[in-house]
Amino acid sequence: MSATLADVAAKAGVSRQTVSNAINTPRIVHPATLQRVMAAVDELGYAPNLHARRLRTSSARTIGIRLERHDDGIHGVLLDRFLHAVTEQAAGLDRHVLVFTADDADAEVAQIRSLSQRSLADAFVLTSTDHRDRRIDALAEAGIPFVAFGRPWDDGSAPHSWVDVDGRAGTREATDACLATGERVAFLGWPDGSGAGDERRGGWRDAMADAGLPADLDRAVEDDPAQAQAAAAELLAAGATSIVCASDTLALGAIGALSRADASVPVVGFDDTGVAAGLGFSSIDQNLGAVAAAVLELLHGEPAHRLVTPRLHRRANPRWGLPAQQSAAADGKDAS
Amino acid sequence: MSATLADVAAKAGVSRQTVSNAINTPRIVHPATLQRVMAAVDELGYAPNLHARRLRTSSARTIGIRLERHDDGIHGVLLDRFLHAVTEQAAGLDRHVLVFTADDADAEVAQIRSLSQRSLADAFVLTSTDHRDRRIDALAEAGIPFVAFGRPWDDGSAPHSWVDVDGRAGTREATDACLATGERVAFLGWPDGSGAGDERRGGWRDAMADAGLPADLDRAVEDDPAQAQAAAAELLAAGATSIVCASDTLALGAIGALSRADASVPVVGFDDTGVAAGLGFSSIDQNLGAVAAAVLELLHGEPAHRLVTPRLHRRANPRWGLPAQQSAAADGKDAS
DNA sequence: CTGTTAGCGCTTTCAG
DNA sequence: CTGAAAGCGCTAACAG
Repeated sequence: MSATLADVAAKAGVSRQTVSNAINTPRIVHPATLQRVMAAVDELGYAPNLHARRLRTSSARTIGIRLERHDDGIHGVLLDRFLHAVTEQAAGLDRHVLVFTADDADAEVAQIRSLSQRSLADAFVLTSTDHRDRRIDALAEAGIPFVAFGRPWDDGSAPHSWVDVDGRAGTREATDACLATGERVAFLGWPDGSGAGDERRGGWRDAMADAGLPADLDRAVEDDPAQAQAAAAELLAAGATSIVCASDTLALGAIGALSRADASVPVVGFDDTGVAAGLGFSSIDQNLGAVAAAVLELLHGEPAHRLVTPRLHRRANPRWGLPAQQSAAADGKDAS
Repeated sequence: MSATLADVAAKAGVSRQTVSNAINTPRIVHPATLQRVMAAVDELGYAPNLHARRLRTSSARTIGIRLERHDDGIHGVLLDRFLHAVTEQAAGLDRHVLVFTADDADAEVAQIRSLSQRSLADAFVLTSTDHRDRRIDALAEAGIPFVAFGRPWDDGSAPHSWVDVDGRAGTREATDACLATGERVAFLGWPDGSGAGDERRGGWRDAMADAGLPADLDRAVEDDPAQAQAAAAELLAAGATSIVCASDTLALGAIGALSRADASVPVVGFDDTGVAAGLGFSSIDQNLGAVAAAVLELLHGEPAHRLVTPRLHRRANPRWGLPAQQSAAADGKDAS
């Protein structure tokens, strides 16, 4: 059906091997021959059969990634963006991405083993790592190349490559930016104990300490807009001049509190999801493109790690939560 | 490195062919032999090299899907869920899913051609189809099997398989449910001209007509919470007893209007995203699992189509947007 | 620089 | 029911 190496060789009047060289190592074939071969390739619309190549070279050049189930929204959006970035950049490195699903960590390891052994994928990316992640030891022991997106939150796991976002740097930058509009920068985060959440709170504390200010306006709730709204209301009542949040979900709640209080102070979210764009508040972009690049870089080679610096995506101000009359003014054709 | 068919054959004291049969056509192998072979397989941890198999059988059993770039959030979440469903169900059919990215429709077609020709994937799923979709004619002409998620919005495109969600049925069900709490069911949707939006509005109109009621509380805005809030405020002022929305984004805006007006009427969104779960309003679930099943079913065979009925996911009431004191009552451990 | 030979691991003939 | 032979399309080695 599709043209093969032999067809091209026949058409160009050379051996199959020369065609192979022309494609894989063009610089070792005579320019004139090369041109003739390439012309034949174009004419026949030839593209190599990758199964044959992979069988021969026993390399899949394919990255396996588990698709997580995410009924929660934001988490899913982030992983989706990350997956997109990995896939896009992998293509530039002549690599493909195969996805799979698994119900739990053990099933994921089983899938990875299977894909690896059947040589469908030869490198893997682990997402949503947690304390004492079983997957890490299992894969390290099996000698399967992988990179974790997420730092090892405990020291017990086997040495491995990982990439993570420097949440501390993110909230620090956001806090510094907020200090321009007032000293009473509040933090709205999650209860202690979640690694990422603690990091984010730490960045706010650091920035306040560096500015010689007390880090006293601090509230912790679950990642839920209703709880966040209540907590934010208290922070406003306590005189907050801005609110740095550990997630866009919390920021959404804070915006709600602003709305009810007819207040207007800057709110900064985390993750820069569609909610932040839609409501127009600033948010910290995890910089998943950079994460993806780092992951691909570490996929082959000795265990190493990278901490990616997120970026504050500044937006003017909440457009929502303002009195309806003002909002109505935006009812025109200015939606972008 | 990994065990091969020959290893298993040697271990079991049979020919390679018998091992192949034991794996692919177990019923034609003598039970005793089969058991011996399987024991060897287990012992060696053998799994067939799929490149060799695919090379030999020239079938990839792999579905290609483009990952779209989605800065908008909701759209991304939906496609992500869909991708998850397809991947999960494909695994049950012994098929894999390969993802790729493309900047536009032409690039996508080029990618598909390439993947198909290099035999990395042999069937494709098209998402986000639109009027006069170039991809459809191109793939149909190239004879590459595919199914579109999204109905052909114009009659000009080549005959092909597609699956879509019956948005009309969704809003109709939602409207019927809302009629239980009051006759003045309003609709908050998008401007005319978007196929899906028109369908959703149509379902509301149908339900109102069937109930012998006027479909007069109807507003159209862009998919933006701020605009939605303003429009919803007007609908409330006009006496709406509930608001059916064309998206969760619009519903989010409506909840904001409720909050400002201290009103409490049912709001129904569309897509059942995390926002609906988080804020606790009802929403129409597109039923992407059923869509995925239909897509896989149509992937091979004559052109055909399926219309999947969405389901109303009922939730008690907006938990957010209520006065802060009430919200604060939910500040306990009841987050799920 | 080009051609020949060999074989990656599997499955499809076709004999036994 | 089992075994032997052939070849899917490609590239690593070597010989010319």
